[in-house]
Amino acid sequence: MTTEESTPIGLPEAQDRFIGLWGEMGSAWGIPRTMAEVHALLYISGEPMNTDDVMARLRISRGNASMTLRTLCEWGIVSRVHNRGDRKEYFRAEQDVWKLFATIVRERKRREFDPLLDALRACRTMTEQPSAGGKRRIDPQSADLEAHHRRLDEMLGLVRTLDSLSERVISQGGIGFRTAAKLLAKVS
Amino acid sequence: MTTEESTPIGLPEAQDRFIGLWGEMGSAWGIPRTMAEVHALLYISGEPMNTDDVMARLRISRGNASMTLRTLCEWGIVSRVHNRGDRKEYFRAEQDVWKLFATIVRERKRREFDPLLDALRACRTMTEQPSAGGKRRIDPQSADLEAHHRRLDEMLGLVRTLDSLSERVISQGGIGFRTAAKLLAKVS
DNA sequence: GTGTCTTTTCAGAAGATTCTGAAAACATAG
DNA sequence: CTATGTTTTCAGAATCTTCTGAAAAGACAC
Repeated sequence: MTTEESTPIGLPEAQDRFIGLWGEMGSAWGIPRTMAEVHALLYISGEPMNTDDVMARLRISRGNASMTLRTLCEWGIVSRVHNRGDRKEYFRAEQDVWKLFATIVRERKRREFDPLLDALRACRTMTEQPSAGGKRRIDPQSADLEAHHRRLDEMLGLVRTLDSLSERVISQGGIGFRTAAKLLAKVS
Repeated sequence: MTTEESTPIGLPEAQDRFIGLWGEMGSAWGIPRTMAEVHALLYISGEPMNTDDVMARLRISRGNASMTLRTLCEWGIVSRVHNRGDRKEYFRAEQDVWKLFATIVRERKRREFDPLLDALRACRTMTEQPSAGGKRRIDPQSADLEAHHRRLDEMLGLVRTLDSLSERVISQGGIGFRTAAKLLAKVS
């Protein structure tokens, strides 16, 4: 064992490890593993990479790399970079983790919470009695229906809370979240 | 159109709608659709059901129902109920949505955040120089390594915050969350 | 013990998701 | 315009996840 070996484990290996972890994490949360891995690679390497770099490093196909990078750009956590005198397109990951988190929350709120909220409200409306005139009818099944409505309302309350909570998180580009986290830490 | 049709859309249809929404939601968040659906059924119907009830209502196999119900019990959001004089086992979903949420957060923290945190720390350690004696060596690659460490540390900070945040959410069986949500709402 | 009812298990089937690769489209230079 | 380099697309392949169903195990009564 020579003393010349300065680093027992190299940087690329450590990067790979991180990429693997991030990929695992992603797939547990409903994000395609490769997409999380591409993001992790761009984040941990710090500098912009082009499609071929990504393909080579992660051993994925051109099509996959292209689609995945495009999706990451659409999410807003990766941006396209152009270099003068180079026709290739480069991609850089957002380096501020708080902004990253805020962006992810924003997207998931938009894609999942908001539609769910609408759908739940519609679901609630489905079974509401059309209150005909001033006549309040006593429905024999009203006990079940009432209980059903109560359950739906409780769930709506939870989802609404989460939705408005995420609103806070994403405001001011994530700065709000740092503050909120600190604030929460004080509540014992 | 007769006025005798008191409910334009019946309760079972509304339940199905809710079950569908919940299943959709689940699969977007990395939870098997059927598992979310079984939970939704138990929640929205309110009363305990046995395996055959669930199988019939959701048109799933016995094996699937058995495994799914077991997993839901392991998660702690469904509990087993026994009725005197009936050998069948019944299952009831937690009816307090805040407790439900707290339980889900607890499980995901335990299964995903905590291990991720450990792994990230290990990843950070991988590339740390074994500070040999008092001799501080100037590594030519130290700039890259430092940047790498900085990025890992930032990510660790984010994950650590989320982890301790979830700690707050799950404390006191979810009561902490209601309070926290209210508190957050005040921060504009 | 045997008989009956219920639950669990898991190998293979079915289904859903993700990935590849080659062709088409696009872009720029000359 | 053609030639060259780059990106996108998408049908089919590969892979991964989830589900089924039948057999085994378990539980209780008698």
